[in-house]
Amino acid sequence: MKHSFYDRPVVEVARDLVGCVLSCGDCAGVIVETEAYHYSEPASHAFVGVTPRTRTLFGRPGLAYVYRSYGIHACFNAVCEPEGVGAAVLVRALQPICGLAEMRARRGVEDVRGLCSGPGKLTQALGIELGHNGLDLVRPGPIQIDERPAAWRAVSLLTDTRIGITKAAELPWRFCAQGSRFLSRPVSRRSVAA
DNA sequence: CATGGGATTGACT
DNA sequence: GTCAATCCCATGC
Repeated sequence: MKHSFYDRPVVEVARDLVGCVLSCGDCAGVIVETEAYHYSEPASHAFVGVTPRTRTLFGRPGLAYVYRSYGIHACFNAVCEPEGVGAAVLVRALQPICGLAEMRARRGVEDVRGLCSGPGKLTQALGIELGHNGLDLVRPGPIQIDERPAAWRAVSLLTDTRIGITKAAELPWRFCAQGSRFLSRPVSRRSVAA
């Protein structure tokens, strides 16, 4: 994906990333669920400004922001908007397409639907770790995001409220591929076409 | 320097 | 449905 793809409003990028392919090494999956985070709202890590933790979030669009969640899991984001803004898209779920055996080995799970159906699960399945924080997704490297395969070009999206947050919980900044069986959680009845 | 709280998951009732 | 695991780091004294 090009630099300019990420240098746009984060909600637009979150929507457009659904259907794209996230790969790390020999493993890959179609992104079926994303969430947008922006410095202006308190659910975003960038809300507190530039700190050692959030430095990457304020970097160039197209950087990977990887952070540790609950002391246990790694979560993967793509930095968006112009450098210095502080915004990113959290990738929450994938439909696995390549490297299934490696994913199963890393996850210790057989069911395909259990491999990448959550932000902590997909990083474990793909081997994404904290050391990948700050990697440039736009340049050649272990982690890539590629445009939608033909079958996903016209994917229908649903928008919903974000999961697992207590602040700014009302914003409809979660985006899901309609009908996907690989989501981290089903969409709520309140979800609407995006 | 001490404290508290997660953008989660999996095991258990 | 409930709950513990586990650790980084932002905050406040």
